[in-house]
Amino acid sequence: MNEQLQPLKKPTRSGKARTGTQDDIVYAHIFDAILEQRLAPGTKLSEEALGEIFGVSRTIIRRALSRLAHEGVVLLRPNRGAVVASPSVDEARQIFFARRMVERAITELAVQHASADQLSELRQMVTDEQDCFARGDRGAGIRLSGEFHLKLAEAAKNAPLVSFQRSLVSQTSLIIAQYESGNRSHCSFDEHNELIDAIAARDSDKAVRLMMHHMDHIDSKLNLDEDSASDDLHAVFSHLALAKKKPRTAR
Amino acid sequence: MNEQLQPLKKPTRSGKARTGTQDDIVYAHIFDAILEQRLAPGTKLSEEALGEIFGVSRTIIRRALSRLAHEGVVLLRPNRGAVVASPSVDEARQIFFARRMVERAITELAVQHASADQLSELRQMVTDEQDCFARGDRGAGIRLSGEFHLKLAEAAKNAPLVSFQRSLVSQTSLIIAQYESGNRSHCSFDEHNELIDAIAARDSDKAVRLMMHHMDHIDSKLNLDEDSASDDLHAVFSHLALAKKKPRTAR
DNA sequence: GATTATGCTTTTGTATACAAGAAAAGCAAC
DNA sequence: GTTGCTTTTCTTGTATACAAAAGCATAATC
Repeated sequence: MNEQLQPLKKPTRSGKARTGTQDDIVYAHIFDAILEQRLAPGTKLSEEALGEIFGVSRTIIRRALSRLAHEGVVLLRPNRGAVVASPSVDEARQIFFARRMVERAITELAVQHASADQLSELRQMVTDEQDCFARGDRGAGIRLSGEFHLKLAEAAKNAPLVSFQRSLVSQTSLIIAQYESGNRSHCSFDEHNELIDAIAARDSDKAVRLMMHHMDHIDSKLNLDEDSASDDLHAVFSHLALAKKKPRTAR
Repeated sequence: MNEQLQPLKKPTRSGKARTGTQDDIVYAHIFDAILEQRLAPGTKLSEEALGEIFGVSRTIIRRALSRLAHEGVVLLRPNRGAVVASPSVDEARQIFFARRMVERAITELAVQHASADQLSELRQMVTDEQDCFARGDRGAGIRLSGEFHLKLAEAAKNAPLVSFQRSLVSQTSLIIAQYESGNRSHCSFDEHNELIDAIAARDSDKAVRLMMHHMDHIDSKLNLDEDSASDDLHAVFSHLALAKKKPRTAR
């Protein structure tokens, strides 16, 4: 199953190092770059530039962008190219609403279906996540804490939910990256560990309660409500740059 | 905004007649063909053949198939082409579980957010659906009743839910087409009408109750539980037809 | 001096050509 | 007659070339 990767691309770095096809690689790289905030919301993603960077043709880039667009982390504007998505406050609220709903269902299902192997995988992920934050690698930490929730979805053994969760988690990471409230550690790994305990104990009520608290904590760390103005302006400006209104800012 | 369509393609027939780009057209046509059971589950979807049929290049076909695959109505096997998805009984159960969850949320949100315009659009859709079944156009009926649920999702004003619902409804239509229990009318439009009434009256509890009953009725019409064996075999056989190795069980 | 028109450049959309992989058919050996 | 391997053919994966659209700048006119 080992593919030919010698031409010019290494598979991918940390987490999911298993990918065969080229567009998976490109997809994963761009995905991680966005989630780790190395690509800011609103950034233009030129097909040719990306193709040159990754050493592949625009065909591959286009497929990767298409997948990213379907997950909501990239906005694909017809005839105008792709940009890194910059969710508005309202979009963020919609995403969080959907996530609460999905996480509740996933937690209940995981309590029923999670295997011992999956539980230990989850514990390992929390450890990794902890390491990242300890190392100060905030971006990777955000990404890993998202992957934790995705792994949990897999333990729920419901394919459509996994797929939806992937999209929601990606966008959530984008939102966290965008609306960070600064100081606090981001996805408290303690809560993740407690959650695993409750699931391992097959205590559905407790697990769901913990998950809901976890969700509360996540969006309490965002300034969606009070501080929303400033970040909303940021999103607005990224659009104004394209609108080119008055001759004010001539650039 | 009227595009050039004279080459060889008309936009699309009934419902969503508004599409500009070519791959949207191809997408919609294949989508409808699958949902109306003109394409049976397991059917191979050759890129070249489709390209010839629609008079476009494989590039367009590939994009359309990619979208369909992401929605779950088409299965994209690496290096082996695309086939119409044939959900197993277990997959069907997962989809129905997810749908119950989503429909409940959508109903609650629609009670809060549905506008008068949207409600009358919904009523119109029920009428159309009724016409289809009256005409004996079962395929179009299934599709329209799916579109009703999608429209309801739009009234809920939550973009991620709409997207997820689109995927779930598509796959549900596929399941209904595959596991039809024969005689009964398929998505009872009476239930749809009652549901609209409850939403219009902003009676959340009643609307949710009706929706859940509606879901019950839908899957009570399928032989997922008792008769599952036969239909499961059907799914298996459609794979065996392609496998054609030994007379044993190929997979 | 400002505004609009027009061509130029850049970027995306589409088609096609070529390469690689997989299924299928044919051939040989047991 | 069946089984295994080789070759052939067909389909998909990828790159590239061309066409069209959008953005940008300059210039011309009011």
